[in-house]
Amino acid sequence: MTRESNTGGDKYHRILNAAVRVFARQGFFQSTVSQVAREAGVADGTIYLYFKNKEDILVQFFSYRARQVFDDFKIAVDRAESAFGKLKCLIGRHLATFQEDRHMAVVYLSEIHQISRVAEPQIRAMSQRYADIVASIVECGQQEGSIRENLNLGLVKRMIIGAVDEVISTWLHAENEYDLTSLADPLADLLMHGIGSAAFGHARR
Amino acid sequence: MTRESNTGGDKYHRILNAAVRVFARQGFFQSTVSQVAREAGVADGTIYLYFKNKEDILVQFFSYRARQVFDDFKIAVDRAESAFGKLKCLIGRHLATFQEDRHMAVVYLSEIHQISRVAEPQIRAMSQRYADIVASIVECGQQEGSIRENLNLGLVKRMIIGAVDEVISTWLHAENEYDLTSLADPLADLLMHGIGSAAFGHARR
Amino acid sequence: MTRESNTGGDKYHRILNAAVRVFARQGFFQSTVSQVAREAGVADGTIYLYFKNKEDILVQFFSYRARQVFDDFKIAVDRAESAFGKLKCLIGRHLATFQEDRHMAVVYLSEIHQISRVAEPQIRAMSQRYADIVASIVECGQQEGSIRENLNLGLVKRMIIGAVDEVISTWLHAENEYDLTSLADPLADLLMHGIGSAAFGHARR
Amino acid sequence: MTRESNTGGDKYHRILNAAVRVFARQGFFQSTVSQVAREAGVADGTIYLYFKNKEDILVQFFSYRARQVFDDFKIAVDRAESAFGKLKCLIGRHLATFQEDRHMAVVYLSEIHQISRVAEPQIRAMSQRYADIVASIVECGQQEGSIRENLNLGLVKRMIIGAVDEVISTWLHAENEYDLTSLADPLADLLMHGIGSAAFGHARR
DNA sequence: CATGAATGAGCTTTCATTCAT
DNA sequence: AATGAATGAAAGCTCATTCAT
Repeated sequence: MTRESNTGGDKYHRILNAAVRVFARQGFFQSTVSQVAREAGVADGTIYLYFKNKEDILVQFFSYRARQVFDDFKIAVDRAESAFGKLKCLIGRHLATFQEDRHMAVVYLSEIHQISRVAEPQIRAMSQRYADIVASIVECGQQEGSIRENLNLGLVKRMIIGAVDEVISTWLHAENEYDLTSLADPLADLLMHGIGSAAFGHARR
Repeated sequence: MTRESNTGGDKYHRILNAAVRVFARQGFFQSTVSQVAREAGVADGTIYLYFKNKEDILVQFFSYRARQVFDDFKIAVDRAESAFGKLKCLIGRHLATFQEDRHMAVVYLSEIHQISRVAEPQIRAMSQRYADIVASIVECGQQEGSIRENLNLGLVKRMIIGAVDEVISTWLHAENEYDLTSLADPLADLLMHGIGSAAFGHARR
Repeated sequence: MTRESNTGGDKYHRILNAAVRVFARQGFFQSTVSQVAREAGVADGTIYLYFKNKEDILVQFFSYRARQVFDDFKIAVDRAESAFGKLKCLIGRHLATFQEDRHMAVVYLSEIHQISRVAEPQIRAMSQRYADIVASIVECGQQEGSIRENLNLGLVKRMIIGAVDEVISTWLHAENEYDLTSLADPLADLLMHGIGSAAFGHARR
Repeated sequence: MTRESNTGGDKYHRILNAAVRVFARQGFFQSTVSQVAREAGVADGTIYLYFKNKEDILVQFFSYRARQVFDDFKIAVDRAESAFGKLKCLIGRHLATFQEDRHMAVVYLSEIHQISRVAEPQIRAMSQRYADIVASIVECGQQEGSIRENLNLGLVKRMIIGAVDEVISTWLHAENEYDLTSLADPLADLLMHGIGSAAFGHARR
């Protein structure tokens, strides 16, 4: 495919970005292909030169945009030395990216919680990628002694991504605007040390 | 007129339950009123004797079924004495309920993550109710000394519900069946004590 | 039919009057049987004990109410001696009756101008009755010398009823209320003497 | 975009004409959009490329076709010198036009006698235009002395249009075909001189 | 490549009519 | 006689997709 070449690539991205804006505004099913075309400034039929059908726009979005996002997470994590630092970097980057691209955040969050997910394979890949990042942080932490042994890695990953997604989701539905990134460190701290007090922390299995 | 009276109440619930099954199978927007009617064993027009329109079915579901669920959470929490016990009860009840009614779980999770939520008021009410429960647990824990002071309550609530929802979501999308409730205590432990090791737990702000 | 007996007759007329009110408000096709039932204070199914179907309500209306109206016209005409007096009585009674029962006026005017008239036979009968009244007035006038010979009776009848109906129609659609009966004599005068001046009146065939 | 351009304009008029035929045959409310589409030889959805909804077809009909008709009336009136001549021209043109386009006649007559008129503004405009034409004829006649002074202009207009509409209506509902235009001069004569005899014409208020 | 008019299947919703009570 | 819940055919309208230009 020659999507990157000349004007063709231009239009491919114009449509993709327009679609994300429209989907974020109204939801995927309540959006029409015509609306996407109008937002992108192209004819309805043009959409079908770049995408197989309406669903394919979503698939491409997950293959192209969301994938990029998760690549950035990896890079962010590598910037810190300690496990705790890496965790803060991961969450910070996660929140920052979604704050910077609210449209993507909306489309991402609504799609991954559907039961019949159009971009199932892409989502599974992203999920696995996130799990790998978490695993590497945990491993790092265990080596430096900051993270405890015998963790259920899958569960840890679910807790972290669930917490982060919920923080983003609440922010999206909030009536007033506020800064999302400022929640990164407090959240990382909570995930690292839990809500329990240190004095009671002994009773671990 | 009360919907519970005579055979009418019967039909109201038959339709509501049928709708949840259909919506869980295909998603709200991909489901048709005809499918709901067929699943409920009534004529298409009958739906409109009990519900204003298709969206109203979802609203009624959140007003009636989901509300009940959150009431049960409160009861479960009251059964334990300690904060940690309460947290385990909350999460245990949460996971058990959703495991018992998989259809509800699917519809609930997909709806609350939409941007234009049909049952917005009902969802906000439920969210607030959950926040109240978490707040009561935290307060209890702070009095007994098991939960630390100076917590961002809202953030704690988001972490907990986010983690639980993500655990449920993963279970729903899993290829193989497994027991959800067995994750309650491990998850409560993680939320309580974090992933950090006790030795490193001193370095708190 | 025992429509006049006991409560049955009561309900028949209640429904009929309610129907006319509803039809007048929204038009026959935009009205529902349920609305008529509600307006009459009966159950939907009750309508079908007194009327074959929705159309039959209109047919009954023309058989019963409108027929009565045209009987009154005949009586009114008989009260005057001269042809001109009779014409004024006819138009006066016509306008008065329709002003007194605005709902009937609306339903009557809209139905008679439809192409597929539900109450075609009844309307034809009324039309014939009106033609007979006009014919009797003309005959009377010709005997007393006040009305000219060689008139196209059918055309005269159409002119008169057309003019009267249009006056009523304009009144119905007017934004402000005004007295309709006060137009009776001026209109009768116009119909009797035309709009031409007396001086130019010679050139008659 | 102008509707006249290319093939689009063609389709716009094809649909409009088809609609008038269908509406004339069955009435507006008893006609379906599918029937109009079939009559026009287009797909159902195509209707909605040219018309906002079913009602809009009627509105367009009144804006475009009926307006044209009333423009022709004005031209016809200008062809005669005397008031009487103008009146005969007006009525002649009116009857001729409606005889030539029976479908339009049916739709026009039934719509203007509804209580909730879909094309209310258009109808009011046409009515006003007719009133203006009548007023100009009367003024002309008063200047030449052929029409009497002190006329209620509005009433005269209602008498004329009412009489003409009734003549058309009777013709539409007649069982046998006959020539409508031949009634123009007799009707004009009746409107001009009334039904009274010349001898009795003196007794005017 | 790009267009956008045209399609028609399929949706939600209404409502005249029936019938068990 | 009277009810009104239930029916299901049929309506208006939308929109993903195609294809001649």
